[in-house]
Amino acid sequence: MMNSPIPSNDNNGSSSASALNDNHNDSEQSSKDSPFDRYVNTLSPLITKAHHAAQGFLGLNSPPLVFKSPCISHRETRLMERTQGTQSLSGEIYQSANRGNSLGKALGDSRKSNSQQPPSERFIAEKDSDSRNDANTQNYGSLLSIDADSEDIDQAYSADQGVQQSTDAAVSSLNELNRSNKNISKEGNGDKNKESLHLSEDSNKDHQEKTAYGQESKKIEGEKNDIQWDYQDPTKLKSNLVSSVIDKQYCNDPHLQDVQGCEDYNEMVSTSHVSAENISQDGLEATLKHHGIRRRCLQFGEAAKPHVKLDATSNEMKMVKLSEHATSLCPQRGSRDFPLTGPKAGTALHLNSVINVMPTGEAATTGVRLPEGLQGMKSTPLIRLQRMDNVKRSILSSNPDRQTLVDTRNESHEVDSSLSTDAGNSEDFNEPPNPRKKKKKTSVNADSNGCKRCNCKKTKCLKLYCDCFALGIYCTDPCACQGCLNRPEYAETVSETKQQIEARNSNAFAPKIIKPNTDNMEDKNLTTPSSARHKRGCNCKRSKCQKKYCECYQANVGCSSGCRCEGCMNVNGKKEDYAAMERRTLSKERVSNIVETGSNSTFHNKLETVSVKKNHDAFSPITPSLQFSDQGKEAAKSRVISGNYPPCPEFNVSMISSSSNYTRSSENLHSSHALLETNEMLRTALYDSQNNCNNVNMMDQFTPVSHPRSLSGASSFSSGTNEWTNIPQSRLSYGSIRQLHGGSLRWRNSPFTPSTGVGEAHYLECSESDNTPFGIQENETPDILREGSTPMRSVKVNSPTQKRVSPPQRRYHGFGSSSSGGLRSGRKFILKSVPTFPPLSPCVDSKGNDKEDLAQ
DNA sequence: GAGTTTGAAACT
DNA sequence: CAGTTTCAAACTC
Repeated sequence: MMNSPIPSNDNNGSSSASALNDNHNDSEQSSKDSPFDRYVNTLSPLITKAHHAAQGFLGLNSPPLVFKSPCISHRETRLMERTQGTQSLSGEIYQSANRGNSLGKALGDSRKSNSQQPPSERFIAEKDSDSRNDANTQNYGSLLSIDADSEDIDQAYSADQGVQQSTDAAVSSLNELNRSNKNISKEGNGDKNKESLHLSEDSNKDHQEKTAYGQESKKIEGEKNDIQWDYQDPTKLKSNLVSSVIDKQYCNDPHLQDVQGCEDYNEMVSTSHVSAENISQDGLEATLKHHGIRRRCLQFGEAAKPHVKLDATSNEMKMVKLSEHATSLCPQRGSRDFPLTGPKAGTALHLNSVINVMPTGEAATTGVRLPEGLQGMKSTPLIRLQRMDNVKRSILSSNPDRQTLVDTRNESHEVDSSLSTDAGNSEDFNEPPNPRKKKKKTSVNADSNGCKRCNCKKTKCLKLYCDCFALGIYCTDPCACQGCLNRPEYAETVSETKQQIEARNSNAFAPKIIKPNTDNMEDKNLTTPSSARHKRGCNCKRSKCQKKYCECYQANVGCSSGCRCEGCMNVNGKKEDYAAMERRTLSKERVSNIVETGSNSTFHNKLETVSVKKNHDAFSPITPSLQFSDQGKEAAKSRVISGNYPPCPEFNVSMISSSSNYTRSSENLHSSHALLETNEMLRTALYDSQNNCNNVNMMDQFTPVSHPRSLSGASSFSSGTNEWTNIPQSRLSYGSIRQLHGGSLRWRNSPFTPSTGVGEAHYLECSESDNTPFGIQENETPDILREGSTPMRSVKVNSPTQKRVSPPQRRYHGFGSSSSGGLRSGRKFILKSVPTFPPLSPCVDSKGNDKEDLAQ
């Protein structure tokens, strides 16, 4: 009987499986036949739980905690699970089962805790798993749906079975699998869906039956549980990458090397992979993300409270959205720095904390990786990071050496940031010991994780000297700062300090790098790839803008007319070149304007806009999207690459990510590079969100649908315009980047893609800006935003509108920079966008404002 | 890892 | 606003 089930795994498995179950479950069978009451009495506690325990995503370290924790999440989980459909779960379950067995075996060998489990059963389970491994993946695929019942999951979560669950789950999973095989074989190779359903129906029964197993094998040590959980999570998350990475990790992990399931696991992973794709395709990725996030939060028992709360509360959505990017990226921090619930919620700090979770570097990583996600699985990247983190953590949890754990984390992140390919990641993940890389990056401002970190000694991280503070994020463990006050504990102080600084310089926390979002849906191809510039420009004297001393260079942007650098040799674009470009742009714009002269119609405006963009395009050669380039060395590469890409600015940003392929192949995209940009992006997004919008809005940026601006009210069009144009630009561009992760495609495709119109407008309008090189009114934007988040007001105050009226050509700032001339082009841009999407978004206001301005 | 260089931020 | 000082990152050895 032990033998039979396994070998026959294919289709014969039915008989064998049934036999197997029968043998062990005679009593169970009877129970099965018996009335439901008896059933419940006997098995109830473990029934569903056991099964789901396997999922255990939460507390990697402390299973019990996990279970106990948030009932809150249960609901979500349920929804999520259901939404996801059976496939995802099935894959997970299956893996868990398999894995659990293997792991259990491995662990069990060294531990007697397993003794409780009847040897025969154990053997069977193991055997089963083995056989399964040999079995066809396809079979697994069919099996994937087996455990999909969300109810069970929920129950499992809610259940307080604790540690035992996981073990039980593993066993039960195996049993279940067997059963499922049986069922499948019975039904034949018919429709998978059908099979799935069938299996699902039986799943409950199976669970109950399994319970017997579970009960018997309840006692397994926490570590085992942890491990199971860990690797289950990734599966559950369904990220292809994750699975692969994890798989490798497991295989490589010393603790797990014994596990026989490595290879098997791979297969399983592949299977799950399929399911995951399906899910994502269904547009459920969001859900998945959410789910993943939630779990992640829960994982950290210590810090779990806030997270849980967030998830559970109405803020959940907000948080989730933010956390999607941030949290996932820097999990370790999340626990501590996720004080979203803090009093300052909605303020910069609040967001900061969020971002803190995702250290800037992370963001960079995200940006880079996201593209991949788009290509394949959107949500994957995020999940991947956190899962990896979790996995490693869990694995190492047993390891007393804390340091190791940290290192591991870093490494995993590092890997991600480096965009190591799935294949290439293996090494990285092996690393438990691989301090070199870390150390290597130690000197860098961003740690291997890509997390921004500082080394402040005298400023207590409360001055802009501190990168963390400047980015609006809290310092975290990776920071080597001394006497740091930029921590959640001192949120008040931080806030006050920030206010002071802002009082001095409204733009202090505004994004330094502005990406002219020339990207227009229609005109994407016409836009310049590397239009991003440093707001204030650099002031390099000796570095020639060829070193990171130069902020422009550091941000991978070219110098602009706003720079006061001497002997600029910025590989991303020399100041001189920029000036030339501007000139050209202006001239072309003039021409176009002349052609249009006299026409106020929107249509004309559109044309003009187009022409302007074309002009931009013309510039592109001059200023290739260097952002993309990692560093000076790679700048050349980047340029070349950039040439292949559409010139739109958004694209530039995304390029990082989109270039992921390139990066991978050529190993380029440096995490550091990405970090920088990401940091900026984060900064922008953060800043915008902080100033303009509530937390939700932040995400909204990425999702054009709901717009914060609408909230602000349409009091004044002009103001709206200004607001929109100024801040949003960066926001948009960055937002777009992010969207790449989450499916920015929508955004671009969206009828009213704010990107172009807004971005352009931004430049043009901003042109008035004082010194701002790009005509981006740094000051304006921040002020406005700062003022109250009601940009309109600020706009009024600044009322750049009139100034804007002047045609951009006059000004030297090519992109809309010219304050004087900006108006014209700016107007046009605005108008252009107006027609497309009036009612949908806040943009409308801005647009409307523009109109008014024009009228005026 | 220590020391130097650099340029932004802060200060006057 | 300009000049100076302070600071921390970037860089070099």
